[in-house]
Amino acid sequence: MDVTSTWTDERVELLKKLWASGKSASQIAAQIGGVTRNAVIGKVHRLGLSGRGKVKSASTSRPRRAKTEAAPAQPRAQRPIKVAPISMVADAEPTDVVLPSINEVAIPPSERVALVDLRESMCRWPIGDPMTSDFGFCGGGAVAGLPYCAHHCQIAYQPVADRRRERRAS
DNA sequence: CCCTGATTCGC
DNA sequence: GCGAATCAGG
Repeated sequence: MDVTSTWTDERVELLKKLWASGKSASQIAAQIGGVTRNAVIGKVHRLGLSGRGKVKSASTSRPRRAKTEAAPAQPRAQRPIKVAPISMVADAEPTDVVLPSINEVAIPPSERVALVDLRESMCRWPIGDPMTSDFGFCGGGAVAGLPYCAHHCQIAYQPVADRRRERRAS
């Protein structure tokens, strides 16, 4: 089950959306989950939408570095963090409760909608495990331009709750 | 010091 | 194709 280890359409969609929204790679990675900012950036490059024309460092010459693999460099740990936000349906995050109305309360099975019954204007918020029979979607009225309903949008597109800090975008 | 994106390279 | 490592700049 590599649902959380592969770039699916939905993930790429979200990636594109967030990237186009001006979000930083780290933030996108943090939201999508399971991927580091490097993965996000790498995917972005592969998709061909690298410099969206918003990055200031455009004239930074990068004369590739000589990858001289010979010396036994000490193993360094940068970001071993890897979390799957898919589980945040039942658990927000170890951060802190900022939104008062996003307290997930487990959508009743009768509310869930099967993939075949999903419409374009319906919330495509996944509930349960994709490989389990109880898997379904929210099915609520999706916000225009977004794949989720207003309720799940708050969860999916979490605000700048604990994100490091408002970085300068100079 | 922190983070940003960009590129290269190994798997 | 994917992601870590690395670089270079702000």
